Amino acid sequence: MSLSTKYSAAEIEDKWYQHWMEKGYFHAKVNAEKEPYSIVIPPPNVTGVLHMGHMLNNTIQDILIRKARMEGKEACWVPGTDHASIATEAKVVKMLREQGIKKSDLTREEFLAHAWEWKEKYGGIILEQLKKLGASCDWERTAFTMDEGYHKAVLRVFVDLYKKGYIYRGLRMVNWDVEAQTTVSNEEVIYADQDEVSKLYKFQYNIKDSEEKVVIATQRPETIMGDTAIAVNPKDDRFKHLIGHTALVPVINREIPIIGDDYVEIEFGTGCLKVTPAHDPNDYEIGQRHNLEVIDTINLDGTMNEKCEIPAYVGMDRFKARKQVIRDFDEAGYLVGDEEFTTRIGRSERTNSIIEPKLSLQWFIKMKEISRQAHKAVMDDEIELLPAKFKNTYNHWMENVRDWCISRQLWWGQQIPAYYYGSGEEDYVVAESTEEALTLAQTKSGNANLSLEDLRQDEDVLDTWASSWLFPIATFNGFDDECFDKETGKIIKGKNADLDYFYPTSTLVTAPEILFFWVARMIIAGYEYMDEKPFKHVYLTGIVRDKQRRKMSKSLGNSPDPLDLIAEYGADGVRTGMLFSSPAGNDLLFDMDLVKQGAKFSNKIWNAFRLVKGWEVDESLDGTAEQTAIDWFTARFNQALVEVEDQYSKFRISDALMSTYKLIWDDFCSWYLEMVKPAFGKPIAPSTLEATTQFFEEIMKLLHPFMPFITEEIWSHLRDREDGDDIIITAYPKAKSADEVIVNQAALAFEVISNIRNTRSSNGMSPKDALGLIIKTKDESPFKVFEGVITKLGNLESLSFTNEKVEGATSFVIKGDEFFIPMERQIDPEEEKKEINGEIQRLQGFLKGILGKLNNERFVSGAPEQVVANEKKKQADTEAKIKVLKEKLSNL
RNA sequence: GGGCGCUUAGCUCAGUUGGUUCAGAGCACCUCGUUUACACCGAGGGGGUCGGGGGUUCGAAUCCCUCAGCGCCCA
Repeated sequence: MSLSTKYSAAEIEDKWYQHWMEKGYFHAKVNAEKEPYSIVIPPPNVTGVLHMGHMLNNTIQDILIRKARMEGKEACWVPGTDHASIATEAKVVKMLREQGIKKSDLTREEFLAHAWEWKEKYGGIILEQLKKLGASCDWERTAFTMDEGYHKAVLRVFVDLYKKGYIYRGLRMVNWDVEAQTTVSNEEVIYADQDEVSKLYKFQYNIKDSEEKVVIATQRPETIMGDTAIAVNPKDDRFKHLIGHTALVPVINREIPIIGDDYVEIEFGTGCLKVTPAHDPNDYEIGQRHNLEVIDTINLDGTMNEKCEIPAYVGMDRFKARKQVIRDFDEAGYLVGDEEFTTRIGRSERTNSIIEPKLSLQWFIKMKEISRQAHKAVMDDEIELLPAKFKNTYNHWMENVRDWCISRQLWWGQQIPAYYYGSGEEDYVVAESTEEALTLAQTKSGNANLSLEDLRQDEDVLDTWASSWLFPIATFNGFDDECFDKETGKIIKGKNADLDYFYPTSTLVTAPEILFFWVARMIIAGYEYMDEKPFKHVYLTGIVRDKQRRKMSKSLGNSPDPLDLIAEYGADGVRTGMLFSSPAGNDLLFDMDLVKQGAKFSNKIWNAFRLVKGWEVDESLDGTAEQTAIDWFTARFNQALVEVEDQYSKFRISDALMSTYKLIWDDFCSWYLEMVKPAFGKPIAPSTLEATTQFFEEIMKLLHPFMPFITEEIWSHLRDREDGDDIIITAYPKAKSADEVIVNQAALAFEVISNIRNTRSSNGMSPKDALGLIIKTKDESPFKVFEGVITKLGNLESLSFTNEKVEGATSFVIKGDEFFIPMERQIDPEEEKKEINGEIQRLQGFLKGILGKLNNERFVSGAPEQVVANEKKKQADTEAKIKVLKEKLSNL
């Protein structure tokens, strides 16, 4: 077999993914013999494409799943996509517009047909991309939040919560996008980076039965006709006497009360606030407190309506009306001035039109009671957030939880299963099907003649999160008829084997920005329907940013295409590159150099493999010389395994990778392979080759979760394998206790070797120049054990021991031992003296610090024994070394 | 405005309850090297007093106060 010196990922990765799929390794099913380990994917938007955030997220999930699988657990990773109503609808609208079709020209059915067509065409691309990354999802379980079963689950939950009294309709100030004719969530309202300059206009209002006037400041004069009060701060001496009086709205002369409210800032504007509950969230709050009337003067399309009482404005756009009001009211003598001020203006992310705050009737879920258990579970660490700092954030949010507005004025999504049969506000029923709705409506209305034609389903769809919050349950079909008890509104145990086995899932890996939108709500749903948490650990990843700390985004164009990266550096390279720098909860500053480092690592491993593969065996060799190396690496491997295991247990995935990386690169390649490597053209002992092959297998297992492809490739070449002997399903190594003695001896030997190399390098000698080493020590044993290793890696021609100082040699000191290297070339004694003196000085300073502690009575009596003992040990070591150095000095 | 968090080598970050030579890692950097596994490499090396100030303590990167700067979430 001829092997290239360069590892080529591209050829290998597709082959293995294909193989794993054919073997069905990713599929998980109920298996009483095995412990379940399950993860549900944070479902990406169905129309999305893979971005760097997904790469990080899914790499981590894949690592956890692959490790669990190797540990003999039944590892189930459920993939899926989210219908993402807002984002998807926006995309479809845009696509249609490009084809010259306006959404407003389509019926709901026509629009949805287009949307589904789009979904069929582009949906799921992202899942195909995940395969390139190596994601070992159970594709047979792929879910979509608008699958038939899932859809039914969402409606069922809506109906159930309604029956339980958690769902109600209420007025709410929403962000209204007049162009798209829809409410938009707060997240979709964007503000310019810098405050914008706007104008504050001052108008005077007459006061009934008084000569006094009150001057207010507003940036929205067009809403004046919707005023229902004037508010002043009760502490404001200038105006508090006005409280209780009646003011007159300019021009239309409607009477409104003057009220006192703490909300009013004395310093801002004129200190008097016009209150327009229909058009400002804060005013709405004030209105609630004072039972004010709500007069809505603006239509859904942003034009003025007849409630403004001035016919000339009706039908006029709100911004045109603003100018007109300013002009007209000025002429009428009400405008008394204006001033500039800076403000933040919210615009719709989708249409860029200025958001209109608007009161509207929406569907809500009452959160206080239903979230109680979910709150407690995290506070009690029944569910652990990682990193733990998010526990505080979670607590704060849950303590102040607000009702959840779940209706959205969109078409793409789960249409709300509420059916209206009359014009009264209460003339509706909630049901899973139209048939049921009809029966209910007939009963509620007392009209047995109602027919399906009389029912009108609510136009709105549900917030996307009102689907995805069921993900850990619904993907296992938990809301199916067989297991959902409509009477109690609970899922019955023992009716759904998958659910019973895989729920609760093990770990959730997601981004902190959806901690509340998604994670908290899944926990709520979990306790509400399963009486059980949905997952044990929540691993919150950071945001992927570029080197300038900017969030990677399409619009900035600063995100590399993940598929290009994979094509160039291999999925293994990209996976490790991302992970080299991503502690949980911290943002990841993506750096191409790290991906290159990952690809280099692949190459390093590949070449180590080439080396081992190239060795010729000589059956007559017994391999005694390599036994020390084998013993040492065995110990070192077990040590590293314990370390990695500990890191996994703390979800310190980056650290686990780094430990593995160093074990392979430094310990295995740089030390172990160099120790056992036969001289060029020489054969190796069969036992040594076998040990080395086993080590190679073990480190490949350790690495497999991180770099699945190259490890599988090398695994397949290390030995002749039976069909099905694949690393992906091989048992993960179990840590055994490590021989610490040999590890410490090795550390000492390595230090000696480093010093020998250093001596050579600082004397301008070539590594090829063989040297002699004479050791003056009280304890020869470690050097005896590692004699062969030191000789080989230090390139020594001789190694011996002495009790005397050696003349005509350069030397170095480790602990209390001195090492002599006879040198023919003359050493400059002055230079040497200077160096030794410097070293002695440094050590004496160090010693002084130690003695300072030890001579301090309060330290000796106050500090723990262990600490004092350590200080004493440090003292002894340092004194020994100083002594040796001083002798050395006097011999010069 | 409310809440949470951050500031340790050029960069990205570790540093668990204050005390194992604790000031670390990876990358980057510098010097040397075409030693047949790998130049996507090897050997060696330099670099920070832990944002500033004050305090608690025998002892602080680690606890407290304060100042400065930065970030995130919610309104």
